[in-house]
Amino acid sequence: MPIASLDREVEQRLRTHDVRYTRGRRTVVNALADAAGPLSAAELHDSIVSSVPLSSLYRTLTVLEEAEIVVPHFGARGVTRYELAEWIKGHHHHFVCLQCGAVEDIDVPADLETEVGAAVSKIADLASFAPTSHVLEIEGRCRRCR
Amino acid sequence: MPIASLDREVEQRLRTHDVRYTRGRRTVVNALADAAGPLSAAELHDSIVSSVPLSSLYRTLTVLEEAEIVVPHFGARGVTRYELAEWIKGHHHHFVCLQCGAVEDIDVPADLETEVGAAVSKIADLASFAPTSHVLEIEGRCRRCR
DNA sequence: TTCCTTGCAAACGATTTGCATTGGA
DNA sequence: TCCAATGCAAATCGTTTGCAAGGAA
Repeated sequence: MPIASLDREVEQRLRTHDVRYTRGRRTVVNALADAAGPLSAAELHDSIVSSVPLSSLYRTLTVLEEAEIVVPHFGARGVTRYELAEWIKGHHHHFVCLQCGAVEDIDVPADLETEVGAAVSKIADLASFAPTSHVLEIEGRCRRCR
Repeated sequence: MPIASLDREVEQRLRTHDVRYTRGRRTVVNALADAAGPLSAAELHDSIVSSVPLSSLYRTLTVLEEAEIVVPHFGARGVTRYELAEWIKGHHHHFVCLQCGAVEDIDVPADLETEVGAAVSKIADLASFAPTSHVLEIEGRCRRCR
């Protein structure tokens, strides 16, 4: 999604939550739109939006999560990372580096995703769960750690 | 795996790491063997091995992880849970309650697991990763939260 | 003006660590 | 005996919150 229309959609969605789409929030949303994978507050702070103090970053991420603009990711020890919600960036999966903990997005072609989805529903049926979503993480070593 | 042979295997494995299989460590391993899903240090402390102080529990879990007897699970906000490694309890997946964060094991029949594995390899190929494993989490509401 | 938002510092919860003591081979 | 293991308290790390100041409608 181009930044312009992303910003428009996000602003609209935030308005229904009675929150403003301020400069700091824009910066975070745009940083996440550019990212190759979920980012933690510290990662956002260190490399991207260091002008915004950590505490504000956390508050921003909380607001964005409540408005369902971002979703949290807990796949690595001790840190919560955030990425844009699926309605913005589409359904995808993650590659997690077992060595350094980095997380990278993987876009899965529709036919493969159908396979995954079919397996998930069958599994959920067997366990009598009503699944609302699924998370598939592929673990290994990232390029840098190899 | 029956507790007796589990204990024997764990003891043996710990010996190769030059660590003892003490009472406290036995208690944790047996608690995890009985659990319906991964448990955090706090959960172990509160409901199962409250005689063991938290700091020792953390140390025990670290030792067991280094010996690859337990593996960590990061699927819920802010807590690390542990479960017995796959060579002990077999490959399985998790159901994660989006409401309360509880995590429950799901055993997947071999044919379904084959489907999942096949999809994972295809996805990893496309992204040119060498996967060492995969994690599939099915999200929804648990029985208690429904 | 009226709230929402921000920055800073203090508070918090999960986890780790230093140090003296205990315990097992 | 000797070194690993434990318990307690203090320290650390990621995250949250109180409060006063700043900013947009």
